[in-house]
Amino acid sequence: MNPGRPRDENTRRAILAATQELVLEKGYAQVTTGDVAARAGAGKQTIYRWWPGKSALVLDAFADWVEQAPRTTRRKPSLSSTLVEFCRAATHAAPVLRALMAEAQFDDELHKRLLAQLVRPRGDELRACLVDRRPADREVIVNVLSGLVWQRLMLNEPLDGRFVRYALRVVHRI
Amino acid sequence: MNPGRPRDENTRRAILAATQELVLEKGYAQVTTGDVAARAGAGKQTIYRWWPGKSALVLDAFADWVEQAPRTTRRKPSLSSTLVEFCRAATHAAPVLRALMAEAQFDDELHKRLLAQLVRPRGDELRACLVDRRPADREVIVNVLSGLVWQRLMLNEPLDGRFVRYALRVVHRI
DNA sequence: TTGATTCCGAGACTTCGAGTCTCGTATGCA
DNA sequence: TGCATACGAGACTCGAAGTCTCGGAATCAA
Repeated sequence: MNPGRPRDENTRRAILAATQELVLEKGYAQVTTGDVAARAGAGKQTIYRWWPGKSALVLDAFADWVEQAPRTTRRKPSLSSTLVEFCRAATHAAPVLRALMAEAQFDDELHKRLLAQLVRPRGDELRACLVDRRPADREVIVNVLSGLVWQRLMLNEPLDGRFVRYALRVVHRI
Repeated sequence: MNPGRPRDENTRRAILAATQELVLEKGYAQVTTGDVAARAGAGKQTIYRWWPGKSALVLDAFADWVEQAPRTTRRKPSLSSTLVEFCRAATHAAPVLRALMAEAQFDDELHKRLLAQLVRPRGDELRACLVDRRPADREVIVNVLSGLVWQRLMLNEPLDGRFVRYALRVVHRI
């Protein structure tokens, strides 16, 4: 076993929870690592020992949150229902997603992790709904949908039922 | 006439030029207002007197630059050539566009101006290439193309000839 | 039990950039 | 000749990121 005191799992969870709470309460830009440490009853150093900075911390906090989100359990979920669930979750987390994508433009490491932990998995979910399409079409549709969604997010336009119907109509014509 | 010393037009241009140079040299995040003032031979206060902050300054500096970009002069430019020119310019300015869109996620005023000065005009250019399409289709195509382009930008993927061909193939099927 | 090692909370500290304030000076209008 | 406003310069405040240090706690190995 490694010598020394092991990492405190409760503290880790407390920090991630505090991060989630504060970001949802005040918005990404208004949260400082000092705030998080205070809310979590932890020291700032404990945060910087395990995360390279605020952006990585927030990504972890919400990647965690996305993992715990309810999943469709069906073998082959419909594109429609997946897109609805997709937009519902994205709407709820929109400010966080926008902030993370924005930060990622200045931070290569975050950019990589954002792709691997959020962008790609969601693309895979969509892809799984398109097994009856030609493989080339699948990629086109995933690209177009993902482009539409991120554009709506960054332009701060609603990802509501109207958008879902619109997006499905577009897909139907590809 | 308004009383008092008038605004110095040379200083204004020097500040915008210095901003362009520095942002292209060092990247958005590495440029400070102090740098710009020093390069322009101006005082920081002169910057803050005329611009609300760094992001607005950079947008002005490059909106200006975009205005001066070569324009297609044909009455009805082809979608293909417009998209090529579009991607060429976007590739050149990609780091700036990414940074501005990122900043806009934290700054409502910048967000509005970015839409009005960069996003919408480019959408209008595309729309002008689609006069022979049904109006509803026009909007769909503009949305899809714009979504694809911004997604490529934010995901730091190339806007090269391969992308243009891909995008045109998508449009062709709508 | 003891010592080595690593973690912990706490808080002082450094660094850096945004934005403000002030001063002496310059430029235009009436 | 005033008045109003702009200018360059630079000191200044403010806030957040990240570092450093300390006394204390948890774990392992001898």
